[in-house]
Amino acid sequence: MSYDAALSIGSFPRAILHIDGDAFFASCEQSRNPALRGKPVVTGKERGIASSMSYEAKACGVTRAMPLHEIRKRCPNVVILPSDYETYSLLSKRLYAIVRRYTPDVEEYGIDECFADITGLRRPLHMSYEQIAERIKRELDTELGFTFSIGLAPNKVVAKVASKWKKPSGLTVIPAREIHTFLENLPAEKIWGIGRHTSNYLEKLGITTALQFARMRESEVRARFSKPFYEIWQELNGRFILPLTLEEKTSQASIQKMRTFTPPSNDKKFVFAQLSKNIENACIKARRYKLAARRITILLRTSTFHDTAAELSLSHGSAFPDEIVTACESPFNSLFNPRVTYRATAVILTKFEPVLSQQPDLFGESVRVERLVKLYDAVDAIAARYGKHTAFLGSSFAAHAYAQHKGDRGDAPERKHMGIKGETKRQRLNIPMFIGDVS
DNA sequence: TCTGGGGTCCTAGGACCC
DNA sequence: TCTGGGGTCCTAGGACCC
Repeated sequence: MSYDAALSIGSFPRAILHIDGDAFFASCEQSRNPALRGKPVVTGKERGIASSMSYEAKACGVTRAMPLHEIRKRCPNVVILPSDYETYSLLSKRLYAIVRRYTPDVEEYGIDECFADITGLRRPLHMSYEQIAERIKRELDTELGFTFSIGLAPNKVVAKVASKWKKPSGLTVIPAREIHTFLENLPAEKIWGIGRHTSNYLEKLGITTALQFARMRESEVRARFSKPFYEIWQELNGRFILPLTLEEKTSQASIQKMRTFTPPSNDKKFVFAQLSKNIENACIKARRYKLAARRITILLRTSTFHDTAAELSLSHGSAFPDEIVTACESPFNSLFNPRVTYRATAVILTKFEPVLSQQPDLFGESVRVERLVKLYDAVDAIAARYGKHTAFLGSSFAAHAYAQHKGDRGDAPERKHMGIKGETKRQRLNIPMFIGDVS
């Protein structure tokens, strides 16, 4: 969209809400298990660091990404739980549904937050925008069993500022005329969309607060910054520029799987096994969405956090780890440097096509692909019954062994719902499946 | 913040064509 | 061999988000 078109959208005032769950994951756990209410609760056990902390835990000084041993030291009565994304997603859906009682114009921005456009609802509801926001908040708080913070403003960027203004359980209204008051002491990097890099650049220009940024001359902003920052600047000055994305996301542009291992390693077989396992995981997800990737990116991260990557294209879309692992062997070999130690590998699948449109060009190809389809239908069925990675590629063996040794429960939530728990059963069921030449 | 994992969007610049 | 101008498509990489 051109700038001019965007400006014309901003010609009438809007009432935009940003609704944000307070300590969402920890709150979900407290809501589900009332015995946890009032207690310090931390999620992220499976990662070894905090991903969400209840306000009671924050009061002990627990911060995001804090290691668990540190947390226990600061907060001896803390309850540490593994993340359960299924439950959080369900509560997330209920959040959206409650907001949709008022307007269909809801953007599901994240698992714990959304935007809503309530413009024009004052008359039909006989309430002010603030009263509507209050009512939504009350319904969320009571029906979900924990609190939300809401911002009401003329656009998304300012609504974000507003919802963060008072937490937890805040309701902050920022009318267009008062925006600058709220920006005065707000560091520029606190603005949604302004990250570390841009705030450093702003600092060089002598700009540290959001208000200083908002007061820059328009011509200077357009000359110095790219489009996203110009849009933010416009919204900080009260215009409505960024539309809500209402469409449900049905497909995705990429699937990425990354895993860190400690200590870093320069064992080529081991590192390749890590990559191979990531490829298996990425393919599982791709098959679940009925997608086949034509482009594969592999990435090695060194112990000094230096990333090297290689890309390859496939002649047809694939979601089969056999094919992809084989195709990745040679790029991996050229990427891998035995004098360097690595701490993580990743694979990124892109250029998706729907599985159905796969049209292998050769007859022999199609027979081979058909076998793979059947094989992975069986693998997915086994996974559905006994748990993910019950069967896996021989090339991934070292990585699976490592994960068991480390007690990596990265996939635990899914397994839990399948009635399989613990390591012993899993070990018993772990049948390495060596798939070499299937044709 | 001594650094986990999964995404999206934007832009510059090269390849290629007329 | 050098000279014009303009368009589209694609990719690499940066920046940011939760």
